[in-house]
Amino acid sequence: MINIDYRSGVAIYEQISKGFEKLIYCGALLKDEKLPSVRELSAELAVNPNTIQKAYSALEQKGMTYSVKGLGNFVAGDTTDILKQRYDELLAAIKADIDELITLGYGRAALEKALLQFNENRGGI
Amino acid sequence: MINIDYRSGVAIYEQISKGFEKLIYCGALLKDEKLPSVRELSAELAVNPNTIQKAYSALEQKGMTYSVKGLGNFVAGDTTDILKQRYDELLAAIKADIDELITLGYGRAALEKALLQFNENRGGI
Amino acid sequence: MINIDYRSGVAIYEQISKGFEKLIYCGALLKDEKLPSVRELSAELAVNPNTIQKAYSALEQKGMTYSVKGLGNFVAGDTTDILKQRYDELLAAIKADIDELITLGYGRAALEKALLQFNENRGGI
Amino acid sequence: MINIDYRSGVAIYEQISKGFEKLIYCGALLKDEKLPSVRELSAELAVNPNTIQKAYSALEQKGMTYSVKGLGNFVAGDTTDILKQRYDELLAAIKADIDELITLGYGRAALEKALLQFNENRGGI
DNA sequence: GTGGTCTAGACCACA
DNA sequence: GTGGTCTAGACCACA
Repeated sequence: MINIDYRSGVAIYEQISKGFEKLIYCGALLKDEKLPSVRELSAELAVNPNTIQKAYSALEQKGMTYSVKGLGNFVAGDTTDILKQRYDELLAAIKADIDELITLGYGRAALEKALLQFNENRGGI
Repeated sequence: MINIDYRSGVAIYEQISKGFEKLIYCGALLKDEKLPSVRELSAELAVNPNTIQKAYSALEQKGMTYSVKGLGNFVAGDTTDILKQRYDELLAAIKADIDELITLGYGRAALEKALLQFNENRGGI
Repeated sequence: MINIDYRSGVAIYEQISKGFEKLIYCGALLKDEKLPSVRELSAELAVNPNTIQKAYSALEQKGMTYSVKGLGNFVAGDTTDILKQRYDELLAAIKADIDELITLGYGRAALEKALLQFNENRGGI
Repeated sequence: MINIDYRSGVAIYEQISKGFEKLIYCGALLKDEKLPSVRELSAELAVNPNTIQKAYSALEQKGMTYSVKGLGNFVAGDTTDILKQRYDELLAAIKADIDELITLGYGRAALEKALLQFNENRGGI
């Protein structure tokens, strides 16, 4: 479900929380669905329980999950709200990068061409 | 010349090296131009000389500057090469974000409209 | 495990990183094997932790190790790749020396004889 | 006559002394021939006189030149002795590299082939 | 416990 | 003056 790359330099707890974020964004985990328990995931990933706990706290603090004592952690809110929030993040990031490109003298025409190409042909998974 | 935000969570040495990178990208510092000496910048920014040293080492290691003992640190390479490298970084980042947007179901038409708008009206500095 | 010569003029951090490089080259340290912790090695070698840190950073930057916060430093990559790289370095060095010898008028016949002798009878450790 | 590369990381005084060593080795400067005066070379290379002085001191200390107060610096000794010394240095370096290659498991047959090839076809200047 | 960053300050080689 | 290395020791995030 979630892969950890120890060499990436990214903190393990962050790789875990980001991993769940993506699962929620893409609909693999739905509203009120239960996340694996801390112990369970700790065993499965061979990761310190403190680290799992920290990942879950980060998710909760971001409003993507909620926790119920004695029951576990669950996916929060409407997926649509969460999605909208992620859309805004990504668009803002793209805008910032475009601004920098233009500031550095990258041609508008070439940029427009590149952007439309990105939109047409996706190279991703 | 360079502003440090102690609250940002970003390491000081990294803020400094990134700051110089931007000055080089935008042409404010040209090839073979001298950077402030370690002690000079240390005094100006009220930052420990070791931290400046670390920032300069990072720049040198990235190939953006070179150092000559007894003389100082200098901007390396042709600015055009460095710029090209930065263009590629930014375009790759944009592409990755666009890919994720589409994966998350963001409409291609809406995206195209947003992208073109970013390209037309810049909001940045 | 690693010996430091304070009189050699070579920076301590470099002696340490080179020492680990050799241990990795010769297979004494295998892929994903843990290096001693910064504090541990600092105590063992009676060297400041910062200096150990610098040696480890150099190794990581060279791609020979990777670090995980809270866990430690580990040997990276396939040993075979690293070995290949070292072979190339050594062969290039030999080639450069041979070129200089010939430029300086050292006889090809005598050189050939010497080279083959080196290859037959090893004097090293 | 002598080129200085400020980016090489090698100390300037060392580039200068090595430069003269090569000129002496290859016979461009003969026994008792005069080297440029400190001031002269300082002006020509746009290098601090202290640095030239240090380069000349290094040459003298190595026995490759001698200085006469009021007259200047001159090439010392028989070129043959100097050459012989250099031959020995280079051969020792090659031997050390070959030893390491074999220790690291590089095949003797492949090595022999490579060495003979280096001797036959020079790629240098 | 483990790595990463930072300060304060010393000392050295080099120009 | 200029960069490079090192010690001593503190503090933080992470596991």
